[in-house]
Amino acid sequence: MVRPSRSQDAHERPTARTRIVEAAARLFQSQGYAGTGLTEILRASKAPKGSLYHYFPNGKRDLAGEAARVAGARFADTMARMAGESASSAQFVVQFTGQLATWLEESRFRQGCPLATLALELAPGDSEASDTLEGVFAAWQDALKLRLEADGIAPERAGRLALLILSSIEGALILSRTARKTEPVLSVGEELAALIESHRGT
Amino acid sequence: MVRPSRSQDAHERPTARTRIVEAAARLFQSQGYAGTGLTEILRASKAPKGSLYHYFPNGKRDLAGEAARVAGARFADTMARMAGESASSAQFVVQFTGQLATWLEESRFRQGCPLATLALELAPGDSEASDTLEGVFAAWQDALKLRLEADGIAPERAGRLALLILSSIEGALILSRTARKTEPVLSVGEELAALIESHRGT
DNA sequence: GTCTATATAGACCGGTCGGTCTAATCATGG
DNA sequence: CCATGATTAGACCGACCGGTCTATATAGAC
Repeated sequence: MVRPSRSQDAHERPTARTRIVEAAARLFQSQGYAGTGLTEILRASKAPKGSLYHYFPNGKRDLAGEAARVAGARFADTMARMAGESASSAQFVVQFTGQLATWLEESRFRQGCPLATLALELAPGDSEASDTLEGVFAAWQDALKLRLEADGIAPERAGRLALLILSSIEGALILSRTARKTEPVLSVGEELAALIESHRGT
Repeated sequence: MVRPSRSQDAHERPTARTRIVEAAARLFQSQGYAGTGLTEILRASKAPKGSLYHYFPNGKRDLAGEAARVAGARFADTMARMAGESASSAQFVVQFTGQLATWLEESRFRQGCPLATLALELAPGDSEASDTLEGVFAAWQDALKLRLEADGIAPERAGRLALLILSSIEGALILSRTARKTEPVLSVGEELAALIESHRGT
């Protein structure tokens, strides 16, 4: 049936499925859904077209959903790790936006939010994809909310604050990419930190 | 030479150029750049392909630039009008996000920010388009900054606040579109208003 | 009128799109 | 060692892509 769990062995090459999903996530992130052809994904992942339709019988749409889930989970892991290591919510936001700025520069401003392009192109026309993306965004917001609550901020307030933080970071990533400068995302990070500080224990 | 200025006569049908740009702006906004074909734009604008390449010899890219300029200017006009009519920056932000929520619902969440999709798909690969988009974003931010300064907020602070407001509204539009709910953009509007109030006269 | 530049009209092009299909190969359990 | 299903491999398909080109209509200048 399914390939046994050897797929994670250290010395083994990732399976074709993994390579396809990784390449798709990266390419969708930088070029968008419609702007990325299956041929390009296959070339980047060194996989044949047969494998793609073996693992994703419904083709490009299913692949986009899986890519969004994987990339979203990885993003969430990074957030959770940094949230755990930081001394306060405010410090966390500054560190996180700093990390985003680094990633922007490393990719020469080609890679922003891993989900934003997919969200704009697929929602709300593709309701299944929208549900997936909505779930990932909600998970991110929840991670932020938990971190704020750990600083003593009341749940209701933390939820609204988390939404503001997530929204402003998403928007700042767009502005930074467009301007090819890290300043927007860094400035927003600092402003958010100041805002959080003013909410300590409320 | 150029068609005389009859093009604005009230009883006259808009020129093919205008129709093409309007249709392109609308379609790019909802489906993205790569996801919108020239044939679709031509069908929507009832214009022949010859006209498109007559007005935009460099084709789709030039058309996207012009569509972004036109849509961006219209957005800026709306902001300026609402800013002038509002009693305070905070009230303005609430009214503006309310208007955005209405537009989202009217389009059944298909039309968010007129520039976001173009920005994510074209920047930073197309530096000319990036420059255009960056200019429009900067104009929006400046309109916000001016409104904040009119409330007595210091220029440096107003600039950073304007960036935060613009970013968070951009991000909230993505989240609202994905979730097919107006709640994110409305909630962000209220949070921003509260934030602005806390800055009165600083 | 005639001349000239603008604008309309759409057939046509090579290339790429997402998707289908058949055949070969591989790995594993009996 | 064979049987079986998972996987790889890529030729192939019709549709559509952005872009080019030639021919025609239209309108203002003189």
